[in-house]
Amino acid sequence: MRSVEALIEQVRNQGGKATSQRILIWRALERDTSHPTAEDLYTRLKPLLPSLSLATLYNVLNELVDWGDIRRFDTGDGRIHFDPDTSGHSELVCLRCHSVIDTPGQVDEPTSIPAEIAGYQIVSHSEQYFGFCPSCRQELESARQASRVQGVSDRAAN
Amino acid sequence: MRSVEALIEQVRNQGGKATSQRILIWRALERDTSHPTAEDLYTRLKPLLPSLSLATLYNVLNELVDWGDIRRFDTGDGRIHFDPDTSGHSELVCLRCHSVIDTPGQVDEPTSIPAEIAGYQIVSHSEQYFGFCPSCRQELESARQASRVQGVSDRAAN
DNA sequence: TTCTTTGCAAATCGTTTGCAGCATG
DNA sequence: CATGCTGCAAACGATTTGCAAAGAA
Repeated sequence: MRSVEALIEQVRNQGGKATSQRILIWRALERDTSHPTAEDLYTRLKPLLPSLSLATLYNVLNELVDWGDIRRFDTGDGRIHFDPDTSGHSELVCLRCHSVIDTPGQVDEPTSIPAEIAGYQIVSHSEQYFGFCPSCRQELESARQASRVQGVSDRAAN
Repeated sequence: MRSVEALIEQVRNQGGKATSQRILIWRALERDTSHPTAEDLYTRLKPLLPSLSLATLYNVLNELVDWGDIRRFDTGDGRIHFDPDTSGHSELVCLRCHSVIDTPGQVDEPTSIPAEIAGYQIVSHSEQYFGFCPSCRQELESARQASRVQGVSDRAAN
């Protein structure tokens, strides 16, 4: 995830507003390695900003996902988990209790699955790259040009 | 995913039954690289077995996930996608249209994220290992021993 | 026959949405 | 002050569940 400062710039460049809710949520995500769900964050932040609503939290989280600043993933427990660490690490997910932890140390054998990591009995492996497919890239580019014609500021858009 | 034959053995060893529904679903998943949702499979299989219900499909899919034979993951579209290929490959997921494809060719740089793969503009990366955490392993082992005392067959219980 | 699994339909619950009021730029 | 964002509550929809009937072993 980018810094809070960079996110403020992002949102302003898009004609958006750096509200207290957004900033609170962004700060909460910085250095968060607990892979929280929306509920988890809500429970944690509600006392700090009692007027905060779950819907706003979802809005802000989804926005960060769209920007590629956080990543959503499924542990099998039926809720979406979020992770602000978007590069260079892997997770260990339990198929039974659905807990997640970051893989301690390094796992650098991309071609074979280790039978065990950090006491976990490993049964399957997954790797994903998130981004924009060729046709979406094209559509995003068209939209960007269209708004430029209208005179809307789009410097450093994404 | 293991072969249909191995799955039949698995289910029988657990005192379960190799029903036509299970076998149909297992066959459908063999060599499926389309990352289908439950609905996708339902649409595909309903004509082949008109009595099939979505609930049964979910039951069978969840069972395969618990066994580690298929993997569930989230593309951001709000449904769960399933993949019977549980090792040695990665996926490209579009943050905008939520499409998924298997990464063509090889991506063998685990420490840096490429800016582009197969025309996709990459913004984040994720890697997961699924299995059983130390405490769940222990509980599973206890359960296994308990059923052994009761005389229930548990040969080769995974 | 016995016991697991199925199919149906209803229930669940995480997430999204519509809209009036509020706060940011 | 213009507009984007929030908070509320209602809507949504994918997945799960309860139970009687069906069909493997």
